[in-house]
Amino acid sequence: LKTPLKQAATSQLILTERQPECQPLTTPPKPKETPPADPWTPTSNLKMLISAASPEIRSREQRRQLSDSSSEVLQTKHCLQEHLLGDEYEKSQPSRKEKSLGLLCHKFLARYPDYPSPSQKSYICLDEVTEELHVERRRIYDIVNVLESLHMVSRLARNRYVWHGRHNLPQTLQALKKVGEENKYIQQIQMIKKREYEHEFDADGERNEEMESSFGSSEPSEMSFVELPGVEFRAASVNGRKYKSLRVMSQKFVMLFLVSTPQIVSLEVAAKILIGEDQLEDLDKSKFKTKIRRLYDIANVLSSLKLIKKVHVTEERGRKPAFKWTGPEVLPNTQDTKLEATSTACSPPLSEPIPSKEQCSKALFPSKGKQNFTRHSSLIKLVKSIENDRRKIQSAPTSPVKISASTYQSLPVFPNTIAPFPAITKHQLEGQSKTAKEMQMKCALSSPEAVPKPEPSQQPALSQPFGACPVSHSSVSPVILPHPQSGVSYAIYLHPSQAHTVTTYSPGFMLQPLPCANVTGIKGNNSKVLNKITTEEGDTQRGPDEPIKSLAAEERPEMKSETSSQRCLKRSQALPENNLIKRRKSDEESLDTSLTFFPSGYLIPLTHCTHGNKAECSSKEKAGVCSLQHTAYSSAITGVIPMPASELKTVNIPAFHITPLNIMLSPNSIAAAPVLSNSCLSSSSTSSAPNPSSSALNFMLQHIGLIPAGVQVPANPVLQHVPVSSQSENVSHNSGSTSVQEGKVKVEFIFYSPINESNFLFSLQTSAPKEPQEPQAVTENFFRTPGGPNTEPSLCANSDGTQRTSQGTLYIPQRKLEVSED
DNA sequence: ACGTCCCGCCAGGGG
DNA sequence: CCCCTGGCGGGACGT
Repeated sequence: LKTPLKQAATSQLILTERQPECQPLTTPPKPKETPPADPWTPTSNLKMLISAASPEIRSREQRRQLSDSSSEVLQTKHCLQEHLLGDEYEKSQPSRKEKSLGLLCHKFLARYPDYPSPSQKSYICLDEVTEELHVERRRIYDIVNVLESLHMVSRLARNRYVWHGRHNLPQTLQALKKVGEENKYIQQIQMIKKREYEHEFDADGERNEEMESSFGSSEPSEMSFVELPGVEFRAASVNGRKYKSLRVMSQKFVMLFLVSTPQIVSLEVAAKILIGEDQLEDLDKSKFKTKIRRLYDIANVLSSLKLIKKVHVTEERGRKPAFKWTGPEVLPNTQDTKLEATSTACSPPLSEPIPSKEQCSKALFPSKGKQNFTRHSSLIKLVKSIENDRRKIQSAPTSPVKISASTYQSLPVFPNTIAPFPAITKHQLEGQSKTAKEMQMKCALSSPEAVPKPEPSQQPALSQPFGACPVSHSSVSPVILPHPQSGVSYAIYLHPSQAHTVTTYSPGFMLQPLPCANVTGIKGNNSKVLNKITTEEGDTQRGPDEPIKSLAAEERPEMKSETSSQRCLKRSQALPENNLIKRRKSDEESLDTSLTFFPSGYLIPLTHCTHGNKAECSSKEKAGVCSLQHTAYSSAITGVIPMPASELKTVNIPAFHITPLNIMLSPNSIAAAPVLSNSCLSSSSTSSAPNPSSSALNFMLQHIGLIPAGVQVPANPVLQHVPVSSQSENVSHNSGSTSVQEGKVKVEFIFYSPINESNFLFSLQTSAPKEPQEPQAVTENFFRTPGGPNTEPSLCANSDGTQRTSQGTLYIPQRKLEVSED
């Protein structure tokens, strides 16, 4: 069947010509009715009315306009009807735009108050609505479904809904944000972007197939509808989570906004993520198209709600449609803690219609059940994602990945389906969460800037185009501002597997998992991309990625039989590439066996506490942050820290404390990175090898790929020159710097990670006794971006408030992202 | 030509 | 069984 045809060709002309003589309003000539169907009824006034409104007017307070101009429009309509004859009639039919879902939605919304008084509930009768708005029922469903996803309405029964207005919006958004974070959407987005690059530079889809297949495996997930306590789906049976696609989709779409920074989401990315989520694999074109279509539907009503607006992001690829969040900022969920045990009591009420009371709803919001559940869910997903990684790495038929259907089965967010969760893991999570929260708060206190601004698009950083070579502009180097009170530098180590880690369980906070910040992991896949990016034209130096691939393939079989110790040994000798793979493998293993919580990155401070009382330092550290230590520690041992056994020994891990540290990044990128800190090296590293710091440093440099595996950076006292390999495969551009002062050595690197399209800075520093003041100066000099647009200083994070930890802001400039309104 | 997205068929399921 | 719901995708419209 075809959409009723319409001779638009001439209508344009006629319209423009006629308009002058028509009423003040640019109403398109009103048709009488040629098409047999859809006769005009008295109730079509509204419709006409809207149609009549000029675009500008429309875009404004429609509601008022509606009532005001209605009579006027009515006249217009009649007038037109009289004057037009069949032919012209037809041509003047309300244009497509005038029938848009967005407009319809406006009309719909105009019928109800944004904030209905709690006392008098307004009900929605679909029949009435359809009649009054004169639209097909079908359309109303589209609107209502989206509204439902925001809990602005909820269904009572057939044909019947309750109107909540925007009362629930804050909670809903908060919830959605949280779930979004737990779904690791940020990573998924990064992943997609990364893949985009790979495609882009993939000469000619030589291996597109391959990539395609590996792509879809992003995140099989269930169709879960995020509910709010008190706003659950009533009408019992309606809960059969079957017809919720649009709702769910809408929610997820919103999540994407809430989770990403800046809050701009392109349709393409959204579609891909949403597809990747349910239907694993099969990234077929039509499905994509359909998804996009739906997304438009949703976007339209979200736009009407003024939650988003359309923009265009311009990448080197071209202009892409996208939407920008214009809704309210979602505040941190300050009461995220009370999600205690009761893993059993996880079947909360979706039963009783909690006596509305908005307050009630609010108070209940951080419901345990849901919390627990989502955590669980996210962990499972974590595992899944790791699985996926493995698949990607071992992308050969030789290693068929067996995915138990049950594992991948739906994990609805409904509280009543929560599965029991291992107590230990849970505790760990609790600790983690709490700690993170604490730090978060301090963070927020000390630097308000850390909080993403409402209008990210206004940021200068955005307007700083990086062109093809993102990092080569010194003016946009990442910035790390040292913590005022401490001069300790930290090295940031990011591990591939950690890219997929969910580090934050208090989504209320701005903390987010470090976005796909795997440094080493990009080696194989992205070198090419990098080259392309930096080279810009011609001269596509072959990336080392073929070799790596084959290597990976060969490696596969043996990995399986290896013991972990063997692996460790090998690791220390193997090439970085090997390490990469094995590391991943071992990481996976550790995950497989236990749902250990993994941090997304590590900061490795290479100096002591700078200022005085170490006692206090360490004690505080223990008291404040150690709730997590065990967790993280074990993680590290089990493989998150890909350190060969030998090195582990050398570095004297036991002397290390692992504490979480939040690094607040600019609004463009926020991360939480636990810290591996040797709290008081001097006192503890008695038995260890010569210089732990140098070991660590070497380890890191190698790992990062800044120096070859074999090479060792000379240890103390003087680190003259670090062999910074500028052709390093995984670093498109980096600047290195070393400084020596009084036995203190500091090495700093800035490199660019194509994965998250951002710069990172590494700062390594060997132990430096009592000399707190100097380092600061150095650090600052190095890091400060001279008047750069995005030098806006801010942030840092210290969990225990001591000065033990240095803090800084990592500015990750957004690359080549231009947003243009419309 | 491509971005938008309206339109309405029709399956599934509730009452 | 009727009718409400809502997935879905053709193809029209807009630029």
